[in-house]
Amino acid sequence: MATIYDVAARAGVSPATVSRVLNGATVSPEKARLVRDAAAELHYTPNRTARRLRSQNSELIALLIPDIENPFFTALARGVEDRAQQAGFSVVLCNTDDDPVKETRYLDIANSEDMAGVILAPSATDGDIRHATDRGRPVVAVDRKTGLPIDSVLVDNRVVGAAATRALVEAGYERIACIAGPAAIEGTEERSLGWRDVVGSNAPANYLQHANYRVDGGREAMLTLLALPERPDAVVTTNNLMGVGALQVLSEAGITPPELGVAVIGDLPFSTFSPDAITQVHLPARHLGTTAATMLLDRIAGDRQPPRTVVLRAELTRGATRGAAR
Amino acid sequence: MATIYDVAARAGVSPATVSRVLNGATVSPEKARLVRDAAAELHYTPNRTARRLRSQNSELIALLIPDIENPFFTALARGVEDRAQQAGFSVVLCNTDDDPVKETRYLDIANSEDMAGVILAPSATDGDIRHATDRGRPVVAVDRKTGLPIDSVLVDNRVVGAAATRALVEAGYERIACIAGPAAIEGTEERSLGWRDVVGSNAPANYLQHANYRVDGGREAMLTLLALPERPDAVVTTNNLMGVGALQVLSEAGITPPELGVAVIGDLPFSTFSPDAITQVHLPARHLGTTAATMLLDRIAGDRQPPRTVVLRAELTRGATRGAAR
DNA sequence: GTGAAAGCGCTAACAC
DNA sequence: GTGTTAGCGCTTTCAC
Repeated sequence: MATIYDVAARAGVSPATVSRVLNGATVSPEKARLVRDAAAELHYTPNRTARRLRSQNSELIALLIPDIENPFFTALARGVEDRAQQAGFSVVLCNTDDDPVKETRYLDIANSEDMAGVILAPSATDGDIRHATDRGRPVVAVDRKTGLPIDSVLVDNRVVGAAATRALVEAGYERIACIAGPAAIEGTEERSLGWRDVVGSNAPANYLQHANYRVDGGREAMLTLLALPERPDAVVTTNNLMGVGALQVLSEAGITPPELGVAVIGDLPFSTFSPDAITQVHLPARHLGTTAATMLLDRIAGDRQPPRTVVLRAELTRGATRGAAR
Repeated sequence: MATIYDVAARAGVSPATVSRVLNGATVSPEKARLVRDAAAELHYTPNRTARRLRSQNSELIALLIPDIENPFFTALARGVEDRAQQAGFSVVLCNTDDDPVKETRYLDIANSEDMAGVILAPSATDGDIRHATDRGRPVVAVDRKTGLPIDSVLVDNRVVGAAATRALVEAGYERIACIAGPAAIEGTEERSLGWRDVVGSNAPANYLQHANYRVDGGREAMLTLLALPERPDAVVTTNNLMGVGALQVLSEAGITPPELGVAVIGDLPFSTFSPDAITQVHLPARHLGTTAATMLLDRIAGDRQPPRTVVLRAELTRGATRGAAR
């Protein structure tokens, strides 16, 4: 690998001048050309490691998400990447599995790699995030709240949960259950509170099922609901994958919406049928990503205003009404 | 941030000794303890940038995939990550969009970041891969062939294409079309050759449709096929997302397999119905990832044997036969 | 076994 | 506008 000294020697200038050319400082045109030619001839690529050691920062953004196999998060990642790319930053994707240990590890890595900033969908405790913020590294929370005074970009989960439930009520359903995610995850709690806001406190306790946030969780919960003595006539799932699981179970049981009402918070990924019968709350996944990236880039650029919270709107598409002809 | 000098001072030893303790060289037990205590008290985290600049390598693996929103590639990424994690390596995920320019850029970054190695699903030309291999950086190709003498882990695409097609023949279909990906992408070509092996050369030319590798590509191609004067009675799609698109169009047209036979190469992600009627070739996405990671880690560890090519098996699940009762 | 010192490739003062 | 020089934090000879 050619170094800056090789380029300097070939161009007949000092390494400092080469550095200046590369970083856009003022250099006389002819020397600049000399340097550029030499660099091209030697296929010179600046060593980012050395640059970073010296300048204590890099054009790297860490994005910590709980599940890379969930299309909601990959769409979000896409948003972050698009925005970062425009600004000349690269994105490092890290899978936390909602495991605070992994999350902490990646946060430490972000530090010891001198990354420019971190965007994360926080798993559980806030303590670990301090690993990053305490060292002055910009951190933006996305999709989930934290107790910390940092920038966040969110959806109003309670409103979303209520809207999904209300759509079912308006479609004529009366016994509406809720499949919620793990109680530990912020957001899922909020969404089921929204459901509660609409169904009221007299809904049976077992109409609220907690499950993991994946397809199998949705399956299990739906099976439980179907086995209930007073079976619900509709269900809200608080994320996309649990919605998939619930629909799978219904399909296997020969039940087709709107025979039983289904509202999904999130988009049904890659559905191979037209989900007209199903109410979907389309979460702005990609937009969450671009917004978070924009906020982070602002901070990296030196923005010092107090922490902001941006709440993005979700859009609802209504499913069929109860008992509608199919 | 505490440095190695701070730790050394606190422990009353030289920085060299601290480094030795951290890297497992032989140090007297008492000094080792002193160092460890000091490091803990100072919350010392080694600076990876400095370490890398000095030692010219890192515990970072770059994984270049064409589409982070395709579940096939995220499953593959999962495999890589699991294996890398075990070995103490971190994975940097990069989205190439099948764009050779982006691919080259990331390859350059892998170099200038002194990454330990690269795993990639190559987009188009081989020339760019040289950017990495020429500098002695280990590179493993996954899912797609290259013309270069490097490790690869693949599926036998021609065999897979033929198997999917043969399953449709055996299910009683006679006019089998093929929705193939972009001609430029290796693998897609192979899969359609496998289709050709089975349908023979007298299949109508317009039964082979090229489309982009995404859902909308599958939709377009399926629409074209349905509009054909001699409409096919079955279709093979050469990847998962195009399969989703094709099924969407069929569903909208009121056509349900096995009325028209469908074979998908890849898994139908998150299907909300039981896809019994559909033939699927289950590609070992995750296993491709773990295998590629294992090979790369071997190389990083100094393995110098000639380039290997590993071919993984795919498993086929048969759909319903033509005209089967539903 | 341990310390002193050089140096990885770059940037940023500081002189000129 | 340009060159000289120090130093980012670490690892690794080389002596002892």
